[in-house]
Amino acid sequence: MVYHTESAFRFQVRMSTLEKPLRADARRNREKVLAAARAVFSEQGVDAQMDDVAKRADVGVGTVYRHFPTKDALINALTDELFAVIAVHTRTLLTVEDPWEAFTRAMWFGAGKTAGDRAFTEILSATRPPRSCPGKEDLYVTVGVLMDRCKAAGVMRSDAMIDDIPMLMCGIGSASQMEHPVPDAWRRHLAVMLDGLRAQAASGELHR
Amino acid sequence: MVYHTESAFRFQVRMSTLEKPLRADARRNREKVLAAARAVFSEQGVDAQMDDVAKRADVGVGTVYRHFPTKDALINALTDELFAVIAVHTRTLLTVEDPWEAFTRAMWFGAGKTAGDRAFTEILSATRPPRSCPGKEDLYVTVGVLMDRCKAAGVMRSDAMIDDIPMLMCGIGSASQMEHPVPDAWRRHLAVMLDGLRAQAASGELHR
Amino acid sequence: MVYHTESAFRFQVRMSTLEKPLRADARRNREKVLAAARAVFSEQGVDAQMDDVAKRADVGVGTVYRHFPTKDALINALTDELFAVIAVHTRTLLTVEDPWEAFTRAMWFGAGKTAGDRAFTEILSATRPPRSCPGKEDLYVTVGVLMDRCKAAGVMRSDAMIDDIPMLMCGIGSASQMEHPVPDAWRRHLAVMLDGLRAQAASGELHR
Amino acid sequence: MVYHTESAFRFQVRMSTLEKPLRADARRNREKVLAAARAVFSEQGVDAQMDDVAKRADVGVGTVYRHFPTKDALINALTDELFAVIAVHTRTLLTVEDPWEAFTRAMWFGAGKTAGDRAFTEILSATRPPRSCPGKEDLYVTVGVLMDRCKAAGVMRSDAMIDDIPMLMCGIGSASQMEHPVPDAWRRHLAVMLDGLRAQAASGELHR
DNA sequence: TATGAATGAGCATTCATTCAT
DNA sequence: GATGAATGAATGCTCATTCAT
Repeated sequence: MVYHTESAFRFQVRMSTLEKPLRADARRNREKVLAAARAVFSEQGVDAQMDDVAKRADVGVGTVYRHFPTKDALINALTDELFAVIAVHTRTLLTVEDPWEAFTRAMWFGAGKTAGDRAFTEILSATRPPRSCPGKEDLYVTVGVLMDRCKAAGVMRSDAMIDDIPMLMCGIGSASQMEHPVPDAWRRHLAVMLDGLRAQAASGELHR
Repeated sequence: MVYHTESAFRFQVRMSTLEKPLRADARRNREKVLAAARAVFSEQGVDAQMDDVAKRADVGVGTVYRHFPTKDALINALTDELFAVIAVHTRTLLTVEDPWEAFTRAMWFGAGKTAGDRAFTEILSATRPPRSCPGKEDLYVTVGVLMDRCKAAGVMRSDAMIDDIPMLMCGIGSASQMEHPVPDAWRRHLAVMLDGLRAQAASGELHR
Repeated sequence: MVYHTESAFRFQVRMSTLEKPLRADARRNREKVLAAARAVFSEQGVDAQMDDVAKRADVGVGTVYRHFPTKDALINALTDELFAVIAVHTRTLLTVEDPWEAFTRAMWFGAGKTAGDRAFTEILSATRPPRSCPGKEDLYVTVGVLMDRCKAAGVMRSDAMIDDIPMLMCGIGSASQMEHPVPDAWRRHLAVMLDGLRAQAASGELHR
Repeated sequence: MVYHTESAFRFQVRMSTLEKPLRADARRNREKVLAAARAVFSEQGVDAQMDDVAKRADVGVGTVYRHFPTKDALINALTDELFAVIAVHTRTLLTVEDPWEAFTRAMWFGAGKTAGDRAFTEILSATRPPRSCPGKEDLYVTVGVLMDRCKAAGVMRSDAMIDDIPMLMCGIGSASQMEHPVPDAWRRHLAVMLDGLRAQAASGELHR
């Protein structure tokens, strides 16, 4: 079973990217580049330099460009990947019984990935025209379901919208860059927000 | 008397800035530059160009640099000024009887100033080393008082910290850049947060 | 009269470019840049580097870019200018009585300007999409007239076309780059071609 | 016989290049590369990329470099080969009785090979230092003979020089890149030039 | 003093060539 | 031998800052 599943997964990956499998060394380098880019861009934001990515990956710039034709393409790859990771995890939460627990676990996971990632946060806040990607689409659908369940169970304020979620996440991402006496203070931020989303917290209708 | 008042004012200015009084046209130019910079940086963020500021102010770049020796100095001036404006307004709220109303009015005012100001938001999120300024210091003190009153009255969760406030503000600023079907969606963001800060909303202790 | 004409000319120039007159130093630099670019591109062709142009002009690259927003714009300016110079001179030849003399003098002037200008020659040979410019349009019209007169007088082969002229010029330009024991060998090239264009030289119809 | 001929050919090749005979597949690859290079460089000029050559040849770049150590070496090989082809054909024209016919047939053949070959034309025009090669040497000798015969027969202007011929060819090559309403307009160009080279066309002495 | 032209370090990207697989 | 991934110097262009007019 494991074999079959793995095989199916790799088949999907191959199919979905329509690329021939990379040589072993090339794949290794691609991963090195992605890892370096993840580190560099999440630390320094989208203004980080390609040369720094290359240096961090311990490859020449040319190698970075072989795998990602432009800086934008590289950043998009990182973004799409992060959305995919979050989407996949979130989807597993559909099996959690308690709606509020499922929702909050989704938020904690997403916020954990967002906090501290400057580039991702900058991209979220839409300085650049918003891009779609499979992970993002999927994530929105899943989060929509989780929210609907919460509302149906009467544990989430009914005027909360799906669009509020990325907005709150973006806020957490940015805020996580700030100095704060408590380490990982974004946890406080998220906790306050989740409490504010509970049905019983609502002190009035949200602005429309 | 007018003379006396003016004199006092100018004395203050002199003292606080340690600069000799500017010629009338120079002061006018300084204001033009500041207004232009406010517009340009709040729209385009800190990456906006000095040339654009000059163009918007309808002066040469040289004039911008005469009043503000570096781009950073100009941005700092804008930031300090905005902190001062918020601080002054917040201070007036000390006279509001109801602690929660005073606090929330402070937040609405601050968020209104922050939302839509890309540069201010970017600076809040501490891309650059945090700077102190009189307005900021004052604001923190005042907000601290407002929060203490709320906690004393039992209307604010007791584990909220003063440092949480700029963090939450920063989040609102960033999030306000995002696309959202509801215009001025930052109002929703703030409302959720304020609800989450109420004493009765607390579902547990905030992370320390 | 001279004064009036000059004035009219400068008015036209101002009007046609819709630019405010440059500061004296800026105009000087613009000329320095153009002269340097002329030298560099005519020697090294369109692949010459902007840095070399700047160095030759003894200015920073930024100055080059202030006057010409892209390398292409600079090359186009040089090209347009050269076409204009040739067009203006050619137009004066309309007053020459003898049609063949008028035509050949036009060709000698054009070839003289083309020979040795690598960039102009490269551009003529249409590596890049052909561009129109006032001088070029005007030149084609004038040369058309000169050719028609020659044909009417029976001194030029009647199957010669206006389009043959830039082609022949392009050939002379390229060939002028070659080594040849005779200096300025392009004069030989042109002489042969002009002889070949005479009516009595035609040994048959040109390919269509 | 076939065998013998082949053997002789390979012997010659061996001797002239001082290389050991290539394995069959290696020779096949060498031909594929040459053919691809011919196509790519004649279409795009010497600025074409080695990767494009490899792609066209359906081999890796490494293979291109195995057969030709540098881009220059590859281009030189193409050039030498083309000179050889033209030289061989031209030599056959020594048997043509009529001197003018022999000469013009040589020119039509050479021009046909040159026109449309961007790289060859660019090389002719001596952007790069001129190189000698057996074909070129041989060609010059043969063309010299053809010209002398023409002059002796009084059908070619006596001031024409051997060096004029590559110059004229280069011109035709460059001009053949231009847009022209008549397809293959280089034929017009060559016809004019040949007419201009006839003895009776000469209107004066060529520049020395 | 105001102006805006000049400066040049900095950055994304390309491509001939090398070399590990 | 073949492959194509890796390299990194080179190049067009930007923009904060300076300085001549």
